[in-house]
Amino acid sequence: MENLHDEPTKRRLLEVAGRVFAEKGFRAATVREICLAAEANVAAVNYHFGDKHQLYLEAVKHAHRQRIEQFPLPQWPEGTPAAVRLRDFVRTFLARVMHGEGRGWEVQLMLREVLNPTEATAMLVQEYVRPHFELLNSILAELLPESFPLERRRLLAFSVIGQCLHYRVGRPIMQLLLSEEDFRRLQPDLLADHISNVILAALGAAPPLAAEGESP
Amino acid sequence: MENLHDEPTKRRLLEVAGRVFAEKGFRAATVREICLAAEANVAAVNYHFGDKHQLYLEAVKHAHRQRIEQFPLPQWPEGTPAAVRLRDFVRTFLARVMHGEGRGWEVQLMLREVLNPTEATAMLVQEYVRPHFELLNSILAELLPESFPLERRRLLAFSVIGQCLHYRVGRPIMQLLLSEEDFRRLQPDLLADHISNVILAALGAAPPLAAEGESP
DNA sequence: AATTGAGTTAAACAATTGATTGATACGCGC
DNA sequence: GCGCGTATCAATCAATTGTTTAACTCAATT
Repeated sequence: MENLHDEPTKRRLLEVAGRVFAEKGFRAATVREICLAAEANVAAVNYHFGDKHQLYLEAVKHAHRQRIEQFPLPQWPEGTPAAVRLRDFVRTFLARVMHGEGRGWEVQLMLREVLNPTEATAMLVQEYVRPHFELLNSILAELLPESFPLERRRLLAFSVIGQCLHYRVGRPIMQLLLSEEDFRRLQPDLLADHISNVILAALGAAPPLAAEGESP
Repeated sequence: MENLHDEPTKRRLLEVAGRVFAEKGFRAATVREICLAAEANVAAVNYHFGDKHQLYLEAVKHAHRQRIEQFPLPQWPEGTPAAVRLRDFVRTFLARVMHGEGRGWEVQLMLREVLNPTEATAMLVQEYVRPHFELLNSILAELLPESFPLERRRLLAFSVIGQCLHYRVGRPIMQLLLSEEDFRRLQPDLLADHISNVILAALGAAPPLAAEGESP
């Protein structure tokens, strides 16, 4: 009969809880609201997850894993230039962060975790952030001389991440700041090119942005 | 309506409310907790501000105004080079955003507003974000050729803001990512120089970062 | 057929919350 | 003193919240 109930209640709760927690935060979200949206009984949360907080942790894990699978990094053939891999990295990261106006709740859930760290934050860093951060650093290392200090290379990595994340964190601000037309133009691919160009130009691996009419 | 002598409690309430709202968010913060910390009666909030939500709006305004006064932009003498003004802008913005581990609650309050826009957000953009965004754009315009498209110039402005904000938004992540020693090294002045250098190098107004032993 | 046990349900619980009330004290001009 | 408005207080209200409980369903197992 009801298609929704073909999926086990526990899974439905996880999905719905992720969305609601992302939208309203842990405290503001009520188990009643979640259970209503998941078409489950109010007691379902406590039965399947113990309590509200445990449901939250599971929802964060669930969302995070789902997002990685959704936008995997490309497999680079041996010898792919570092500049290309940087572009791909930025493109993938931006896609993960920006894709889906309504379906991007996974990212918002993680952003909440960042702004208000809980137990889940450390897991998120260890499992998700650190590997990507080190990959980005290894790419940058190939674009920089051996003598370039590790400390400054890390700052460059932060410059990449910071620019990317800003299009998610600052999105509501941009929407109020720009005309509807200009705001709509901020598409992931365009922004990925821009960010890559800024970094590559800053490194000297591409011509400066200010240079205009120069072509080979 | 309100006498000048009944300021103390109302002012105390504003200060404390800002801190608590920043720390726990609107919903999780309780008027009881705020009043207790402000050494005021539970009814004080409703008496002075009408209700909890109104107190929140006033607290946001208060925090935002206080932060601008605390770190004003320098007065540039006529003819100050655009590169210098860009550096100053980044430095000031970073200081506003990063300064004070425990006293930076004003920024956290605004970040919450960004992640979860309410009525106060539009006011914040109109009164605070837009003027600074246009100032930054005018500085960048001087560093770019006339023909440089406005759209791409705005992206550059976002690159500046994004890098700066990341050291506030991503701070908890960085603390988990870096060693305690490396994390402590992330001081505003150092970061301001880095960000300015990245942007100026990308524009061609400064030598590329990868260039090492080059000096005039 | 009887039993078991996981899953679901409605009802209720205790605690917390924002908001209201009525009383009281204080300061002021008259 | 008297009247009047402001501010604070303890007590309380009505609503919401997370959680618990006990009864019920139903398919698989014995």
